[in-house]
Amino acid sequence: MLTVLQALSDPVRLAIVRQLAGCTGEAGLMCNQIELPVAKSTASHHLKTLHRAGITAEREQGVCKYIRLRRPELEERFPGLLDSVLGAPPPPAG
Amino acid sequence: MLTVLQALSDPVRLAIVRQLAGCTGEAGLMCNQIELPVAKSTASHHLKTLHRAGITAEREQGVCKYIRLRRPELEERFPGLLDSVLGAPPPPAG
DNA sequence: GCTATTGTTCGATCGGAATCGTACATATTA
DNA sequence: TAATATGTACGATTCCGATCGAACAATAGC
Repeated sequence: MLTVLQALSDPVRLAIVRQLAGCTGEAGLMCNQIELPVAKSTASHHLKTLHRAGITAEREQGVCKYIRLRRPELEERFPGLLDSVLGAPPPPAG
Repeated sequence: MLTVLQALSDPVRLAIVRQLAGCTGEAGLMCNQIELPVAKSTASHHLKTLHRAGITAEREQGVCKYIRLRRPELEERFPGLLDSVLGAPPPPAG
């Protein structure tokens, strides 16, 4: 639980999760489709954090990488958490 | 949202929230009833963090202080969040 | 094979948060 | 008033994480 909360409690990672949640496709998003205000290496760091927390799944596809939310697994481990986080209004700056 | 997640993503503060949630009384707990593995000043810092995040309410009572969870307000702002966090099993160390 | 693209890894830096001890303010009690 | 108890404020330290640039590995296309 602590790991998941720590992973979600960063603005960049929360932005990643929101973008992934807004993607309707099953496969998720490619890394370069996720818009982030940080350098490439920093984005990689955040994606790794989300992955290790069990929040995302990654699938290699050639030189690219697909990322998606692990919704069912999260729902089983922490019922209601993701919906609650996503239901909250995003930062007003948006 | 981010503020609340950041407040909850610390082991000491999560322990505080769990103890407050386990208290059946309406008034909450007194500060000295909350068992924490940190110094007094550190505990005060964490309680302030929870308070500023809107997670707890404080009521002065003489030299002591009662602390309680703001369950209804949290439920309104972030439906399901607190239950989800509290529903997750506490750290195995107990 | 060479080059461009994509993402990771590494080292360094920086800021903020967690922690502590001490000093302080307030309230209770002798 | 003096002494004790409780919580806060402050300064200092320490530690962790976010950030970046550069170097690297792997893939696709020429």
